[in-house]
Amino acid sequence: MNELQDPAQRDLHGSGAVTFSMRSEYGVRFMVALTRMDHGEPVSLTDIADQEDLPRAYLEQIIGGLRDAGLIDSQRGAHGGYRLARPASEVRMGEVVRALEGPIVPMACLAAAGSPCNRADNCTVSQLWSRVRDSVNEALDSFTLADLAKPGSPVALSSSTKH
Amino acid sequence: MNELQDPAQRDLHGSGAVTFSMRSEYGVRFMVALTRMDHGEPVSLTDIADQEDLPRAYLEQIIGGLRDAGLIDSQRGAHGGYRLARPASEVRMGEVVRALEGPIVPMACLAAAGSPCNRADNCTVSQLWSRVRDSVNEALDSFTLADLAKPGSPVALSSSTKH
DNA sequence: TCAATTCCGACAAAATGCGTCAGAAATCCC
DNA sequence: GGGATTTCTGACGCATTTTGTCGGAATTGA
Repeated sequence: MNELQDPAQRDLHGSGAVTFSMRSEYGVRFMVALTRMDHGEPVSLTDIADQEDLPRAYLEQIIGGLRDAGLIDSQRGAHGGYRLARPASEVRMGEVVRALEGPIVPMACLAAAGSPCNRADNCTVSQLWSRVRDSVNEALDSFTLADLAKPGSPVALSSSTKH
Repeated sequence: MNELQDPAQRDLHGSGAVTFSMRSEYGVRFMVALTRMDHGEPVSLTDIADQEDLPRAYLEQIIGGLRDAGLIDSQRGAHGGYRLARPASEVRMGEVVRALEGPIVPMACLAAAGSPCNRADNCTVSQLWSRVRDSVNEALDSFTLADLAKPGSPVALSSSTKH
């Protein structure tokens, strides 16, 4: 069922800097699958979990963030399920990932909004992490949900220029 | 000694997506400090740990990666210590961070070099993570060690003058 | 009423991060 | 040679986070 994380990359001390967790992987795949399967009636979680082979109970828990962020609408009860709250072409993937993981903060240094590092004066290092943060957000926002939902065919960027 | 990670950002389920670990924070600060303190003779770990207020024993362990990557030279014994192996202006921060953390892999999906996701056909999602990976590497490589080592003076480059 | 479905909180196992510690090996100075 | 200094290495421990599972409550349609 889960043959991910097979130990095939013992590089240095572990596995390398894995930026995002399974939470994002599952949540993004959920959104893409929902986009593809949404034809008017709500799509049930079980259908999506089966389709994408994701752990249903865990997914249930993950999705809360997407609902709270207003990215999906839910309907309870028989024949209930989920729908996209907005057209897929108007949903940036940055919104999705941030709804799942919280704000992108490459280094704890940047977490406290006001003072970077409490070492403000000579801490030029925070500029490095700031730029990484901005880059990640830009990269994520350069995709829309619609970009990922159309199968095959390398994604033709809808908004971003290139890289 | 450690007043980092004060719980000041209870956004969603935890702390947000913290991309890099203390390992990188400490390692990068070590490199910057070394650059500033390197005046010919090797600089001892204790001097740098004191200067930057880093846990010495942990730093010792972290630095191994930098040495193995050929970024610093070490000399053992009395009056030993570390030196930069190359001029600071020729060291990209991407090299430093990758030496510390291993390869930048935003999602486990991309770890196994050959097949993305073992779901190759309809997995357009991997394109998202690929672009994030490339963006992070580019952002890191856009700084040299020399950029960060010169104090004060915001680094001359584009688009980082917010808030 | 019954079945389907989302919603919610508690729980648990495993992985990871962060750091300490003790000691071995190398090097310099007297 | 001997002692002081310093890097190097592996083992260990603790706390937190991640990755789920489970049971049941609330809601809705038939």
